[in-house]
Formats: sequence, structure tokens, C-alpha cells
Amino acid sequence: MATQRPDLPTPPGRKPRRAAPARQPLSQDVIVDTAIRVLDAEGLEAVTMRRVAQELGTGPASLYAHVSDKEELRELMLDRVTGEVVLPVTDPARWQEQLKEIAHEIRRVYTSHGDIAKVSIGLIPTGPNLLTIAEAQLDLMRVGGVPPKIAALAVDALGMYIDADAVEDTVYTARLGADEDAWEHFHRYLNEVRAYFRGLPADRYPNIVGMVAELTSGAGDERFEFGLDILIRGIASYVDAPPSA
Amino acid sequence: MATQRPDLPTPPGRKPRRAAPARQPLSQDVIVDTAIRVLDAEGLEAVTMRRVAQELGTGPASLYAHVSDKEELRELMLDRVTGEVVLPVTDPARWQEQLKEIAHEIRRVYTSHGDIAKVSIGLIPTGPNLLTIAEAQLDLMRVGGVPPKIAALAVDALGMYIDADAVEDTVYTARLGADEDAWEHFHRYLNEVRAYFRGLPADRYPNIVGMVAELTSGAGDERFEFGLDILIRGIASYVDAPPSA
DNA sequence: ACCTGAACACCGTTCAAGT
DNA sequence: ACCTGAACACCGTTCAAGT
Repeated sequence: MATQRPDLPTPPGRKPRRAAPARQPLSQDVIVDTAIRVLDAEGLEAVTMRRVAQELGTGPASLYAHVSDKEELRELMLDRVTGEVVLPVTDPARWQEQLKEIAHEIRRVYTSHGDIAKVSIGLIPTGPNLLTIAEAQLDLMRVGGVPPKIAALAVDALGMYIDADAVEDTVYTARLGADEDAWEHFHRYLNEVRAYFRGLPADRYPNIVGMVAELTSGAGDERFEFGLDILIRGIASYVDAPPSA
Repeated sequence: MATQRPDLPTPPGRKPRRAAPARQPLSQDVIVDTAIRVLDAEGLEAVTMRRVAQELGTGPASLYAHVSDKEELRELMLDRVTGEVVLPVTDPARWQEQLKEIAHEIRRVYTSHGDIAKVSIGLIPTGPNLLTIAEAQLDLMRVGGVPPKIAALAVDALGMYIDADAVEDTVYTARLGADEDAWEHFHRYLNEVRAYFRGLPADRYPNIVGMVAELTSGAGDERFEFGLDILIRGIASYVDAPPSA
């Protein structure tokens, strides 16, 4: 590695080999790394070709040798991130609980990476890490006795629910930059919504007005848990009871 | 209206009152109208401030007198579109079916307006039309005996599912412009996915490889129906049986 | 093969100036 | 009050040219 002795200063008149070599040789990996760093710090909107290139000390055109376009970069980011999801070993006795554990784990990983869930929505999962997750979910439903067709659709429905929830979580926390106290801002907004609902004409919206508390409660984990429960109950209802349709 | 006699040509030397008056006086309504026209024809991405302004024969700056920013315009578009949703009159005996009917109706309206569902995802519904839909859903669950807390969360979960499905539907049909046969393109892509799944290592992805048919079937209505069924079954499971949590 | 500068055809938003 | 031109600070992508 060291063909040079760094303890001696460069002799006068000797030029460094290159003016300013890019710190790291460009590659798909370092591009995705950098993009994720920007994502974590400033959200998906900040991940532009130009911004990523700048972060790497080069121009935007240089990225196109390693990534076909911005959409591909986003999908590569998603698959990298989903690699952080830790999956349980299938335990037939706990298939419903483990299905929930996976959902919680995906949610944890997504919400720790800005609004990456936006990339996932409406995308057929083909990246290796997303496939591994689907495989684990299918395995749990198989041992649980869920009919294959239902299981396939359930993977879809679960994915949609997790994605949509993660996006919702980040929309309000990421709407304002990281400089403001996002959580407090969200609560202020929630209070505005509550007041707005309460002020609605009760004759036109009797159910909404009568359920303001329920509609604006559980902002986070609790709400997610309940929705998940609805889904898992629905899935479990097909065990030994084929769909009527 | 006519203070001028249009059958006679303008006398020489008489100038028309104004050089080229904008066809319609600018207003929030005509801006939203125009934006939706662009959405229907070319999708949400094409709805830019500049494009809408151009369509109205003016500059982008002119829109800011009627709309605070692009995000507000998008939300106004969403609420306008949801006004097309036709709601059933609550029939207690058919609450589950009617809940499904509403879901289908929203899906129909969304998919007929490009990828407008993208605006809905992760947005607390506050527009009058979205509130009317939520009110109808809550009413059905109330007469069905669903506990209020579950009903509130179910509105959320249903919304997420419908939104995510509508986005998925449009991602692949709208990805290529309207000039190509989008449906055929989608089928070709689906076949690629099938071949890709089939070629996966069966020892690592036994469930996926063994369920290729189920995983890539029902592209449209059928898949939506099944997912909806899972959700409604889950919701119904709470009737006279409070949540364990 | 990989990288780059410069250009092309776009963005959202602001603001001083006009009517 | 409403509208506008011009400007500012950005975009994604292409392409001929360099090494």
C-alpha cells in the first residue's frame, strides 16, 4: 500500500501524482452509500443526481456510468436499506406473531431512513433483500395453513400497509427540515386537525364529530399495531376456511 | 353580454380593448380544472406550475395569487376528484358489502385520474369530499357493531390499502407515455417477473419459486377484491369481540 | 473504460414593477 | 387586488471530448 514515506514532506518541485483525485473511485456501491447518507440527513427529495455527485466531488454526468437513471438509484437504495431487516426463524406455533414481528421490523428500518418507503410503494419487489423478506412471510403463512393464493395476496396487502404507514409517519416529521422540532410541530398540527373536526357541522358529519378522539389518537406505534391486527385476523380467517369468492 | 355587434369588422384605427385577454379570468377553480386536465392526459408528474400556467396562457407567477404552492394545488386536485365518488345509502344488513362498494368506487375514481392516488397517500383527509367518504364508512361500521376505536383505525387502513393499490395500478400503466400500448407493456413486464422468479435458486427461495403463479396472478380487480376481503374479515372479527390488546 | 464540461430543456418560487 | 417579466437557484439527462 505505502510506496511513499509520508513522514517526509514532498520535495520542492515534485508534484503530487494528480491534482485532486476523487477520494474514492466511483462505483455503484459508493454512489448508493452516498445517496443513503443524503436520504438519512435530508430526506428523499434531497437525493438528486447533482447532489449525490457533488457529495462525491464530481459532476452529475459521472454517475450515469454506474446507474442508468435516478429511478434505478432509488430502487438500489431501497434494496440496500431492506438489507437491515432482521428476520426471525420460522416457528410454526407463533406464525401470526412472527408475521407481526416482521412488519414491525420493516417499519423500524424504513422510518430510520427518511421517507424511503415512498420508493417501495407501487413497486414489484425484485431486489434480493425484498425477496428474502417475502420468502419469510410466505413460509410463515405456509406453516400456518394459509392457502397459497391468500398468502400471495397477503404479502401484497401487508407490504402496502407497511409502506403506506411508513410514508404517513414521515410526511409530517420530514415536511419541515430537521432544524425545527418536528415532533412538536406534528402535535400542533394534530391539535389543529382535532379542533377542525370538532367544529364540523354535526348534522352532516355526525360520526366524525362524535369520534374525534378515536380518529386523531394513536399517532404512531399503537395505530400501526391495530391495523396490523386487523390484517392478520383477516388472513387467519382463511385457515381451513377457503374464500367464499 | 354582447355590447358589440360582431357581424361588423372592427373599424380601422379602433383597437381591441386589450391585446389578448386571458380566455378565462384566473381563479382557484379554473386552475384546479386545468391541472386535472393535465393530470388525466399525462399524469401527476406533468402537472407543474409552469405547465398549468402555460395551459392558461399566462406565466407561473400568476398562479400564486390563488394557490399558495404546488402542494396545495395537488391537495385541491385530490379533493375535487374525490367529489366524483358516489356513496351508497347505509343499509345495516349489508354493511360489509357496502364498505367494499365504497372501496371499489374510490378505486374506480382514482384510477380514472392518472396517479392522483399518490397525493392521497400519507395525507390526513381534511377536504370536504374526503370527509364525506370517511363519514359514510364510519356510519357503516357503526351500524355493523364495530367498536369506535376499531372503526377509526379501519378507515385509515382501508384508505391506505386503496391508495397503495391505485398507485400500484398506475405506476406501470403510466410509466410509459400514453402513446405506447401500456397494457401490453405491463404484461410483458409481468412475464419478465415470472421468468425471473422461476429462475431463482429454489433452495433459498422455496416458497417464492413454488408460488410463482399465485404471486404474479390477479393483476387488477381480482387482487384488489381479495385484499379487501382480508381487511373486511379482520374488521368484522371485532364485532362483539373487543381487541385482545 | 471511465470520467468530465458544457449544454439542453426543464423545475418552484420570489419580487419589484405594472395596471 | 390582481397580474406579470425577469431573475434566482435549482433539476435530470445527453453528448462530444478528453484521459
